[in-house]
Amino acid sequence: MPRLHPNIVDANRRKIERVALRLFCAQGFHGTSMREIATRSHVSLGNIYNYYKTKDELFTSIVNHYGQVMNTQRDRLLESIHAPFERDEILGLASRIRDVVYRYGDFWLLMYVDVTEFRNRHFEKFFLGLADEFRNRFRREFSQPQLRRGLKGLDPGMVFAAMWMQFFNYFLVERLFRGRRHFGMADAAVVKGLSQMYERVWRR
Amino acid sequence: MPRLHPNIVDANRRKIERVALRLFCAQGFHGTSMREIATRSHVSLGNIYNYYKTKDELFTSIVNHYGQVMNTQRDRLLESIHAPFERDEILGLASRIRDVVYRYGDFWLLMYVDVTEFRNRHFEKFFLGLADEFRNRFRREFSQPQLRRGLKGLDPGMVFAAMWMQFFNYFLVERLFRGRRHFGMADAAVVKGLSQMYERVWRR
DNA sequence: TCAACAAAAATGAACGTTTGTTTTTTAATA
DNA sequence: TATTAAAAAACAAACGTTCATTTTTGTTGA
Repeated sequence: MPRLHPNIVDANRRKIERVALRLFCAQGFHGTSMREIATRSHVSLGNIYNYYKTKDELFTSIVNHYGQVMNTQRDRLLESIHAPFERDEILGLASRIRDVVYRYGDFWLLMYVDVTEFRNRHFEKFFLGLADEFRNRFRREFSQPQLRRGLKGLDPGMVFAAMWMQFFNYFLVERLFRGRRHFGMADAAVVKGLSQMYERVWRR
Repeated sequence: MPRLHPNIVDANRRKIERVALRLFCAQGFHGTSMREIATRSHVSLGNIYNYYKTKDELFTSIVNHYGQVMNTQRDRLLESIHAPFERDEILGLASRIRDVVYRYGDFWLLMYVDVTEFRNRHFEKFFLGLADEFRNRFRREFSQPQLRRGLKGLDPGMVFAAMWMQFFNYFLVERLFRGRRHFGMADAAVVKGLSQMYERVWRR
């Protein structure tokens, strides 16, 4: 009984999803036709329906697949941090976030597609409990006496979340909104400045 | 020669655009049909084309109209600030940004629609020169000796832009991404914490 | 070793809707 | 009644999906 080798099935799905992701991000879900996905991925229109029951299922599959990739990236990023409030590590955090935003820019665009065409149905989970995960992961680092003294009552989890979101948002605006230099200075200067700023919140 | 009174024409346009804005935000540009806009605004399909040549023109008209409203809001917001780095004014800034995000949430969603379906064609201008406008408007405030001493070389324009974007981004995530309490604490606590943080950047 | 076979995969035409827009018809008004 | 506004009907194109058909492919029997 002839059956496609699982590796080939996976490869075909990846090929379709890669093309579909690009198109969904550039022209939205409803603005992208199955015909265009078929043509550009060199898979016949009918055959796509052997891999996905509906267009919605194709979208969901992309979100889930890339969602796993992004979770892995986030974990790796967090694991590389050992002193979350030292200037050098803040610089490193910024640089890694920049990488993630620029390398996986399409994924973040897909998030906007989800917000505007699906009321954030698929992506809601990505924001839930973000700060709490920070607090959990850096419990030890956040409770160091020197840091707590410097923060003078400021919640370290909140400060870290602020830092994290700030860098993400900065690069997302630069990348996705073409807000070239929206801080009025080069990326490197912004990163340097913000790193100084966040270090100064607790250290003088 | 009977001709509609300009006020009535304007009222009709507003009626159409209000409905279209809501629909574009909830299901995207391509996901919204002219028929649905017609039905919900109680204007016949054919008649909409007496007001707008094409669907694209309707979209553009909405962006321009609400863009003016948002620019006015931003100007009023900035005019209310006299000491940009005092804790009380930072709290006020946060509260006003919150208002703008919650009252005009649809407008920001439209920005995401524009990014994902028009490559940010209509909204690009909204980010250009943002920080430079801050620097211009607060030239006097930013050059106060006490502040400059406290900032120790940090660019006040950058710090203010960071603050501005931070509050906007925080409330946008809360409002549009349903990231309920994504900092792991209530809005009021976040605002209080961030205000303390930004004051502490320059004042001890 | 290799044609014959059966099952799966791939294809593209076809289907019924829905789309944006245009054209035609009707209603309203100075 | 002349002119515009509003409504309704009509149009071609495009949509997501289905389906009949062809091609491919691993196995089998000689």
